[in-house]
Amino acid sequence: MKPELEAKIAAAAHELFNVGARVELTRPEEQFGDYATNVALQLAGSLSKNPREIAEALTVKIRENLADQVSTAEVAGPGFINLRLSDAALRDAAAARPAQPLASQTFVLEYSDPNPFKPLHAGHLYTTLVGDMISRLVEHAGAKTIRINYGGDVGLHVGRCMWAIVQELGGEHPEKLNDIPEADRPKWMGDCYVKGTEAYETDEAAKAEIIATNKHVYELHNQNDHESAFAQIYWTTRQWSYDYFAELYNQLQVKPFDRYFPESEAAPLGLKTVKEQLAKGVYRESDGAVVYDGEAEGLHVRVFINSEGLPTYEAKEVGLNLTKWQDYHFDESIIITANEQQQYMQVVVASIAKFAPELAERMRHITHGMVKLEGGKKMSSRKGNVVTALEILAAAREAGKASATNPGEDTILAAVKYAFAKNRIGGDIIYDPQESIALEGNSGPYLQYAHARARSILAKADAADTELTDLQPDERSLLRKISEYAETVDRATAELMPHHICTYLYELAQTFNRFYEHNRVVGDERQNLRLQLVKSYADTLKNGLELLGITAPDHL
RNA sequence: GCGCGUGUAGCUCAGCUGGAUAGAGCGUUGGCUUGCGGAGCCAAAGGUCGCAGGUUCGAAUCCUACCACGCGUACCA
Repeated sequence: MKPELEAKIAAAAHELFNVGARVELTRPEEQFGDYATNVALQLAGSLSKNPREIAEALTVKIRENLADQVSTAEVAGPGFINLRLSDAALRDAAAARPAQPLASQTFVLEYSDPNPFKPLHAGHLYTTLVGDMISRLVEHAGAKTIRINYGGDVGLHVGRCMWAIVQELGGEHPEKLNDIPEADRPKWMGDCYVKGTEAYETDEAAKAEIIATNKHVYELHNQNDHESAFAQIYWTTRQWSYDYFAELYNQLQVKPFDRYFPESEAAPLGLKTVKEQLAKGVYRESDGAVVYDGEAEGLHVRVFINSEGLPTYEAKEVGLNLTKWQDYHFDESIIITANEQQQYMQVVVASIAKFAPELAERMRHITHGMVKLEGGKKMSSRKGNVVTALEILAAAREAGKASATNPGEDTILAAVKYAFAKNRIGGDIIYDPQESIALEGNSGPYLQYAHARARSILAKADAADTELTDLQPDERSLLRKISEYAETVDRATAELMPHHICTYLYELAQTFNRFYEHNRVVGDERQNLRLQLVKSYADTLKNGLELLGITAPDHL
């Protein structure tokens, strides 16, 4: 509907002034109309004419050419043209589905990326939910999606944790792992990670041992060792980490990952590639390490292979992305991480661009901020006071119990997901459990309630098929808001910004409540028409929430 | 120091590809109320859009400088 109108208005402008105009319809305040365009203001400069004169002429033309869709077209202010749709056109707009601009494309999306041997903190929860929402948007827009979860099962953090695990076990005694109850394992491993990290920073002897342990883990992978005592400890506790992740994803009801990609698998190809490209001059040696010098491009120097000969995250990232490219030949590869990783990713991409430009240009890095608790308290994974992902969920449940209603798990999840989703991706977000679970205000539970209430109206009467014509003002306002759905989703998809959907759904619910306050549905002489509006509203809410991975039950 | 990001109402945030009177929620104040799920609706108070310039018919939005905070700045990820 919108693109069609834009094209017709551009054609009208061309007819009148013989210029190519880029017409973009916006949604003005309702008092002004359904759509507005500032094309006359845009053209005023190049045509050397008064914008209002242009607008007047264009308005006459629009009334002629678009008579079947536009009921009124008026000039306002300095030269805006405000359009009001006919009831039929508004009905069509409300029925329009979001576009499928990514049809037949393949998107690889990498997100969540928890590291085995490290606790899942609140940031992982955020990145997991954001990734789930973005991948849903992309999928909804027609793309084939491949969800990838990449995690560091090798590297210094593993050395830290493994060192402490061996200490805790009093030596390489894998059998002693059986003594640790299943429920205590995540906490136990988290404690080991903290212990190893502290030792690394404060104890020189321990630091040397940890570096050796790290190397030992790489060797274990190279030799495919599953037998030695050290290897048994490693594989067992790595699995504990994966079990712990699976438990979280299960609780969150996010879409399953298509592939779990451990760093150990990316390392060999990364190492090999960096060495090959070292010979071709893409990388260079420096102090015994292999680096990419991004300074000429305004970036940093980053180490890809350290002086121990081990690949750093950068080299593994090279291996990972080459593998993605070889396996999927995607149209776009989206990587979602916290924004602290932005600059080193730029270096990685800059280096890849030197030997695989077709891959580099398809990579897109989306970064988000940190999760903080109310009061702006920061959380650090290096210290003991980590707020974990599961603790965030527990905080939401706790806030729910304290409230008058006793929300179910669906509502708890809606609360957390919506609280994260409604912020624009990029900046830090502050999570407030009470606010997220509240049934009033801009919250997930509020929208679930709004949906359930609409369904309960629909359950009271059957709606016969009626044309939505001769709409009364409140009815029309609701239909107008519903008609914004497809455009909103299109925008959220184009920008990969799910929060637009949140903003819209909340406005939609408010519009409905205003309608509902003053208009009887069941039992009214306009019952059929209004039931259809209510159904359309409820369906729109449900569709929008689903795009965010939030359920919309008929009853709460 | 350099790079990236953020700065909008008491709090939490939208708005940022330039447009009409800068919008929501929470909180505060006042009103509606035996309701088709009132978990709502109506209204009020609350803003130098970090500061200063610039571009433009028009700037929260673009540009420059500055201030504050965050992240990054070679062998962590």
